[in-house]
Amino acid sequence: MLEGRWKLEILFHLFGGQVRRFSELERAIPAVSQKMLIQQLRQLEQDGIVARRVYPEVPPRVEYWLTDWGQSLCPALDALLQWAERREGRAGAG
Amino acid sequence: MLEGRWKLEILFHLFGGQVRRFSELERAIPAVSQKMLIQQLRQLEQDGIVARRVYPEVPPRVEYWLTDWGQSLCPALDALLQWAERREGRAGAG
DNA sequence: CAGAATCCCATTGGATACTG
DNA sequence: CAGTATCCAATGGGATTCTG
Repeated sequence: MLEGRWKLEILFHLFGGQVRRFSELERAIPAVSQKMLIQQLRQLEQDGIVARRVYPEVPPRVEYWLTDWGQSLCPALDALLQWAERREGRAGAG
Repeated sequence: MLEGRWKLEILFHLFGGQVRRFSELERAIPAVSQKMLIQQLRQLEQDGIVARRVYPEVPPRVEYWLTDWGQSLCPALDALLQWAERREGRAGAG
């Protein structure tokens, strides 16, 4: 469910209740293509992890944020992050 | 680093200091093919997460277990697992 | 038993162009 | 701005065969 090259990175930008527009996420993750950003957002939305709201404006404006359930992922991913960071001290050891 | 369809499942079978032979892992994860099991084990080994020992016997015998660093992943993955389990109570809600 | 080697298909993901 | 559509390359992964 969390597989996909960009999902974790997207989630990190939404933790803490942050609300982000599509273009903000695009800038925040320069390496991702439009297609992939959309695709991964759609999947996260379908899995009930992120929420999406479209404003009927011109120019269009769409916002993304984490659902409560999505927010509840934070501690687990944070633990993963800390584990990954502890790798720095032993990079190349493997 | 943990991507790959079988890595997490492999890790779960090695947590707690369990030592497993190749064939034991194969039986423990019936859906995995030989090729993938080898490949994912090799990657985990290269990343310093699992260790491998070959016994110079006939028939051959190879054992796998988690390195200390690999073991340190347990709390983080456990947190993820608990998050995933809490999904059961809301299946289909998304 | 524990792999290596090969073939093949499905999915992922990137680049580009187009749209309301 | 926030997508959609299309084409293309790379990767992931399964089935099968072979080996010491």
